[in-house]
Amino acid sequence: MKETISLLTPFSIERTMVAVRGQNPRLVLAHPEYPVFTKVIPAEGRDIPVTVSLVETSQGPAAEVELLQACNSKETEAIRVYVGKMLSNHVDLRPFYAQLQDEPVIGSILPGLHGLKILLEPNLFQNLVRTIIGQQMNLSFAASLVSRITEQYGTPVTIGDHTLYSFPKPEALAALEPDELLPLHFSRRKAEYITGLARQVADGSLDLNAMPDLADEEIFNRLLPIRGVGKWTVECFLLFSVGRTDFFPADDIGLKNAMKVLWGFDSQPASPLMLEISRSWSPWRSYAAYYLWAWLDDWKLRQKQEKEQKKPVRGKSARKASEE
DNA sequence: GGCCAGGTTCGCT
DNA sequence: AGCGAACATGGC
Repeated sequence: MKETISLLTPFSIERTMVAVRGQNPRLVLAHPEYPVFTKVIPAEGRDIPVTVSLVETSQGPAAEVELLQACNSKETEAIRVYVGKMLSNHVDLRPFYAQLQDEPVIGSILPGLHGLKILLEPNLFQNLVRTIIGQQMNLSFAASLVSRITEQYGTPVTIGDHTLYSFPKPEALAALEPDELLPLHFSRRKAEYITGLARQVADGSLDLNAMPDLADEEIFNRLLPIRGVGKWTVECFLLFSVGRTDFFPADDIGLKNAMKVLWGFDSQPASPLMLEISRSWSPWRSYAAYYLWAWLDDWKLRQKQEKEQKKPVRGKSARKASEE
């Protein structure tokens, strides 16, 4: 059973996926021509496995969602909503471009990133756990921890000859002693953070579903007291799960670097200055930040390529190249 | 082999 | 309030 969701343009599949691959180096796409990813989506209390393919159709870009289990109409609708949110299909980039294109500095980077959208993780609990796992870890190690905890404690869903797993429910992780995560190569501290968070969600003392209706400041007030949740983690939550479009994480190191290079500052700009500069980008400050991050990644790549071109080929890399 | 990674907490001035 | 160490593992 296939559902098609047409994507609000501008939407660049290529640009959006390049940015996502940067965040998740282990993301393996099942199809070489266009992005396909498999997900188990919670819908109406059931975990439903789907594949999502991003394709260009004659009607424009679209997400083709293949339901790998039979679904009733309510479940199907819940999946459409989830995937739509995942792809930020409720966000129209045109007013963002219209407002920022004439800005002196940031306006110049918009054309090269045209159609870049933020991919969201609509499952709030999953986002928090993943972000906690990702703290101060190299990205590929973090990804392997996520897959271990998913395969161990997620709900298995069998499709033909292979098994997919939903992300573990708060209840499943709440039932664990932190020690039980040590064999999966979690640090004891991180294991405590995750089981502690899961317990608060499972026993109802932390209502994540209420978060999107609260003001940013109130979300900070509720999440920061949780052990293992600091400022950075809440910022990731707001930007990449709740989907706030007007939040500027002015203390982020990547943004500081991007603004240093783009604005030509001698050193990293201080956060108050960054907030001052970003003020006129409201209500699009999240997208402004995301575009600055993406621009910096591109810039770093260009720098690296230039360096390699200048360098004469010799030594280890020459040997490697000739072996191939 | 050592250093450090998109962070957070804890203990010490 | 502000600073530094510890946390576990893998990649360079």
